[in-house]
Amino acid sequence: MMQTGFRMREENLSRREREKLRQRFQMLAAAFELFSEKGYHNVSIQEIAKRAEFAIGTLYKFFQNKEDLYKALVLEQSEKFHDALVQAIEAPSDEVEKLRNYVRTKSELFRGNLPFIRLYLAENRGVSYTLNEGLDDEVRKRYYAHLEKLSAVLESGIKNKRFRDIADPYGLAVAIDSTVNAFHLLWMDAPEKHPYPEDPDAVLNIFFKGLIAS
Amino acid sequence: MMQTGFRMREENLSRREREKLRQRFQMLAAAFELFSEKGYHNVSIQEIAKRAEFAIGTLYKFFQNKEDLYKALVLEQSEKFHDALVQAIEAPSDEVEKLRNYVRTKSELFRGNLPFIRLYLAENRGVSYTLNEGLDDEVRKRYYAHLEKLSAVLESGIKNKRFRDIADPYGLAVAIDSTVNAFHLLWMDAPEKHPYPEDPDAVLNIFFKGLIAS
Amino acid sequence: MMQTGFRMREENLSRREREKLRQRFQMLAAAFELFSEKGYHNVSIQEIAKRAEFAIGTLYKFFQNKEDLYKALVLEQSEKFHDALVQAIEAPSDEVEKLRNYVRTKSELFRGNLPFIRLYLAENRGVSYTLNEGLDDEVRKRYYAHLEKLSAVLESGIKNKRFRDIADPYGLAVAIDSTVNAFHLLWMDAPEKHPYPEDPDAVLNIFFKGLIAS
Amino acid sequence: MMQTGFRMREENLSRREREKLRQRFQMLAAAFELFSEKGYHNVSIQEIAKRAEFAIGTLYKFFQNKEDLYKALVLEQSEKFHDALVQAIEAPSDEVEKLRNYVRTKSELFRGNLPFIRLYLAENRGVSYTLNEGLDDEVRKRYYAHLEKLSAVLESGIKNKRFRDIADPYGLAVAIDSTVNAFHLLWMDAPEKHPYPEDPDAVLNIFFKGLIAS
DNA sequence: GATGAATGAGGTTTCATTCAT
DNA sequence: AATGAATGAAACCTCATTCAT
Repeated sequence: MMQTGFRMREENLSRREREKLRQRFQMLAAAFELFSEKGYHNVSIQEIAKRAEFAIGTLYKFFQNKEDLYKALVLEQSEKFHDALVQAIEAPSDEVEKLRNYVRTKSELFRGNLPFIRLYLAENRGVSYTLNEGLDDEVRKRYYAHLEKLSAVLESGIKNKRFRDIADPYGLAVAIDSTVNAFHLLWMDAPEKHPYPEDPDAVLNIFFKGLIAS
Repeated sequence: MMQTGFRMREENLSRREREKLRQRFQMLAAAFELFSEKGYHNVSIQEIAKRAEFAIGTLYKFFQNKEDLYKALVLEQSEKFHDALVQAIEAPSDEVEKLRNYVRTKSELFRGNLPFIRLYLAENRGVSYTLNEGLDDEVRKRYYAHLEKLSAVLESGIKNKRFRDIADPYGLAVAIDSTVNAFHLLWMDAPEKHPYPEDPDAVLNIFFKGLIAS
Repeated sequence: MMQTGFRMREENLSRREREKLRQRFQMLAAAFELFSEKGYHNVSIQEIAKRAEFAIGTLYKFFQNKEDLYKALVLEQSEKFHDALVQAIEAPSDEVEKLRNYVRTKSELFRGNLPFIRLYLAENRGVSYTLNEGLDDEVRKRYYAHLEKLSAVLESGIKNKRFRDIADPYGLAVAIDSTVNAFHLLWMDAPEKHPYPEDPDAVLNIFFKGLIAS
Repeated sequence: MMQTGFRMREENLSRREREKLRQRFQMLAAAFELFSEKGYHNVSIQEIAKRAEFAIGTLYKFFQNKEDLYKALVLEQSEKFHDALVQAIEAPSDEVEKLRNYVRTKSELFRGNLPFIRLYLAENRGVSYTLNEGLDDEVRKRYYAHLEKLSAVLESGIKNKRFRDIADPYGLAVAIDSTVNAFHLLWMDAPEKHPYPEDPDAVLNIFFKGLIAS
């Protein structure tokens, strides 16, 4: 079974609860594999149940319907990502190091969760189509939270005179984040053409020096 | 009927061929409207045929199947975008102006084709799912072409001493392009929070001044 | 195929329309047979389609869903009954003869449509359960219409001095109608115990002479 | 919890047996509520178990299956009705009073058990469908018993010269009974149109005076 | 004895595609 | 060439019933 990256926290639970959690995990993992392979709309509940080795009805005990299952899947992964990124920003004390750590962590998340990234991009970038109704709310909230945090790092750096007095720290945060993403997507699409953006400075240097010759 | 932005080039064609082209256009336009409203998977061929005012069978004379129709649709729009962006880069002579014009044009394309952008993002960001099998090839090729062109502009600017001697012009091109996209996506998602990024300099300034205080 | 009693009026229709009507008829007849045999809830659409020798999808072209099919079926039969009963009341000029004719016609309808009677009683006497939401409205309207007509016959008879001056003609109408029904239901349930109530006077005599010895 | 009207006779039973009876009662009451609210086919065993606050398995200890539960329910109610009606007929000594009391009791039963009446009519009028296979036998037997009792009252009245010498006392019994039912059904269907048939004489008077002017 | 998690057959309905007209 | 009626596989989901604990 492929690396799915789902976490199970099993501490302090009764045997029954642990069992439930393990089942839920099996289902999410099976669904994730299939969705990753074929995309949400090309996977049937039957298939998921069979791969997870549960009866259909059991699956429906855990998730109201296919969409619910999908949302749970994305939400749990997205939470994992979120936590890692928040942690990455907050751990170091130095602003430059915070940025570097953010980029480095994002890089690791990309590399370590390729199937999920593909799945998420495949099904979710859209706004307001059936599937994303309530899902995006949560994911977007987290995205905005990252941007705010990044932005705050920049502002703090400006105040500390670590950074030049830039006009629009939020805009720069957006730029840095989207650039990291873009680098990784290029790598994903055509790894032979675009090297894996391993070194966080490879991205950050773009922003460290201004473009215009003065 | 909503503005769909499909073009018809009818020069040098027989009456019969022109008629065919017009029919094809009707079908694409109808499909586009419906896909935009509801997403690919929530639109039936029946619906498209009815909206286009053709018989289902006629539709199948023009497109092998639903997927084919969708791909044709995206491809034609993408070609329109591509042409506009290439033109935007090539028209001005000055490198800074080329960048500005690229950003400005992309902005106009976003604003003027919101339904399509949403549709495209909703259905296509994914790699290698059924729907995108052959589609992405073409779209990606065009994306890479833009990046190359942008990159060439930067290199030329460096040679002309208009720009500082940056290490990775291709990377900067990626950064600029993805940042423009990110700004527009934020605006699309939450226009009340993120103002429409009208002024091309708003984006470019981020790259015009380096971050680190020296 | 059992006698279903569905009517087709095919005059003045194009070949296509006649064909459609015949198909619809086939479907209703098949559904009717099955519903009669097993009751609404024990018949699947698959079964109906197979018995009618159509594809499921074709069936859904004619009826929105199973319930719709059922309602159409009941409504068409009920209309047939209604027309016959109205005609029965209105044809004779004499009031006593009107009553006799009503009873006689109801008797014929019962005898000639036993499967439908059973089906209708099985599925429809209830008030406001899913199935009857809009159906009862129409059927009840017709039932009330009969009662009114019967009642009017009684009033007219009173005015003509054909009948004694009874206090509550509407109540008597209800009594006569429900008694006819009850006689037939008893016969249906246990024909060996309750003879077929052929002679209209057998019912009417009950009401022709008062009970109390004066 | 709504008034369900289930009775428990607990005399002369061991503690264990009394407990069992109470459990059975709980289950029937819960099932009755739900069936009344939504109809047999729209209620699941799961729902009943939850409402009754028993495990599904426990429920299956008491009733072989869903149908069995339903039949028990109807049978017990029907028995209650039967007993009340028999008692109503037998209590008074005078024949007219017996009739009056019968009508009055039936009226009370209708009014006091509307949900059940609806449920019964909704699911049971049909003959010989799965649901009623063995059920109707019992219910019908009781119905016939009432008719016989009513009929006997009429015959006795004739012998006593309380009633005119009518030809078909059994038919009259059927007529009276079905008319009482019809009055109540009309009231149930459209109370604003048909007043509650409270006064037993309102029904009986119809039969007390003959229709034809002599 | 009581439990309720697990089952999976079977329900209704949709819709891409075909092909006779 | 154009049509659109007909198809039926396959989708999602429910729920009566079983049986290991």
